[in-house]
Amino acid sequence: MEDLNQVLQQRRKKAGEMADLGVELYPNTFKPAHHIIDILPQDVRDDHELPLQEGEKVIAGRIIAMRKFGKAAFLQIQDESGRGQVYIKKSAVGEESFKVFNKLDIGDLAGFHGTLFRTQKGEPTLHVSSFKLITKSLRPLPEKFHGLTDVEIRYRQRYVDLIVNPEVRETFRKRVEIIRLMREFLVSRQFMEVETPMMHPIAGGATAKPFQTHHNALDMDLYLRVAPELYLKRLLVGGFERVFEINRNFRNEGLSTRHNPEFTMLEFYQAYATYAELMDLTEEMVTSICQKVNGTLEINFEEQQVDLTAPWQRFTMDEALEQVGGIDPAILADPAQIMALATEKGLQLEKKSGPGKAKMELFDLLVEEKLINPTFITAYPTEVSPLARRNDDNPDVTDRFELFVTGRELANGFSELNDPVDQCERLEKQVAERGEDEEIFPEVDYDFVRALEYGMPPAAGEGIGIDRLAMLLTNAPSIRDVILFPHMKPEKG
RNA sequence: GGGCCGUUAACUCAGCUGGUAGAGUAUCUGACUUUUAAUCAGAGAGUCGCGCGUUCGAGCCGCGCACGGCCCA
Repeated sequence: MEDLNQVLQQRRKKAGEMADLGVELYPNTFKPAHHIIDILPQDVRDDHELPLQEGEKVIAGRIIAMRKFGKAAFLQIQDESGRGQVYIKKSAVGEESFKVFNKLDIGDLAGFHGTLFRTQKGEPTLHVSSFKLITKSLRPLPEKFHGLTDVEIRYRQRYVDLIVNPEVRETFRKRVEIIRLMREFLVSRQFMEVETPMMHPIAGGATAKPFQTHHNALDMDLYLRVAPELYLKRLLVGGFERVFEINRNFRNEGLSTRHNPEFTMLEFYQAYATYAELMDLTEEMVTSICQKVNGTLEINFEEQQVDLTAPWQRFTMDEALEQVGGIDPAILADPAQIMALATEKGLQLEKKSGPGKAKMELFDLLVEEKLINPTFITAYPTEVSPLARRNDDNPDVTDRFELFVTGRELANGFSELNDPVDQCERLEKQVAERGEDEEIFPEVDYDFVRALEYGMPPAAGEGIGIDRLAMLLTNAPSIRDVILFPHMKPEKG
């Protein structure tokens, strides 16, 4: 505490002086009766003719600016609803009280009683009759004009970011609203929200590096889930026909503007539905959410203009490679030529990879980033879709789609494979072909196979990345802008 | 993991060819009873991310490390 800088020392000194004046620094007795937005709303502020509400008003909030004039002062107060102005003068609150007022700092939480009036410039203002310190702040807020812009501090000390950057609060309100609307949409369609384990004995449901942990009493290793898929499907076996889960997945991989080690996914499964129906559902869900959250389906995402108006473009994988990627259809039809093309493009394919994997790599390279407006890609190679149902007419591809917007994958869905024998073979094949990456722990979930043996109804399921959807709808360039407390390395090494 | 960039007062940023630290805001003191980034006068405030090196001398040059950003894998 000896090395506190000057500003922090001043704050502590003032706090002590207030205590000496008999002021309680952290009381919990003040009850605000109004939100600032309700008594000082924007339309009243804009129209100087509109009448103000009568009677005594009681607000509480953080002091974010002070303009003092000796015997009077204007304060800018911020509560959850917004910002508003209060006016305090010595003659109105009394000498003793004004002494306390002069010890208040920017950043303190305080409560105010008063009545509304308009200043000479027309700004609606609370004329304070009495006030009370609610919480003393011992740290100064960032400078008022530029605010807090250092992204490292913004992420590490999100609380400060939220105090001083209103648009950040707005982004997270939108995120919460997106999730609320998503729930509402699914519940209204008779989906049931469920919770499945976050700790898995087998890291299944997706190919990703898991976080490992250990249960001491049971002396067993566990993995934080990389996907809830295999548990949600068990529920279909159990007889729940429409289930969804909105929760965190964990992947022990690199960080980027699009990846956080823990991220939020919606996964949902609908019995007797096909992937084609889920594409329709996705269109309807995302457009309705966007319309409600943003009031429009036009999005400016970074430099790009995106139009979410349905229907969305649909391509098969081969169509996309041909029409967007510019690959000759004759090459696409010939596995050997596809492999050769991938090599020619400099793609590093593992020995066991086949033409399906090669197509995926070519898609990532040549097509993905060009899909700006929402686009469904269908007919994914069976080779890269271990949990998806084969197409009835062409067993080399699956009844699967992925949704791309602004060059990013937003959703992945498919008609579910419910043939236990086929499923078991594919999982075993997948395990057999892995092994080069020691950070992936390949194991077949035989209990899942057993569940399928009891019979899972035909179904379709889908996952939607909530963080990426929130990025799209709030025009956030980094996933860290839509996660309240993104992962950071420790401050001191 | 690789490349590039950044880290200077609480915040936002300057800092020349290497010569020993600057501004605005915030803070403190004084003036001021309708301000709007209030104004006016004055003052204090720094481990220049950390370490090592080069040099008579390093915020600045070199090497290493930490954290962060962007791009790539």
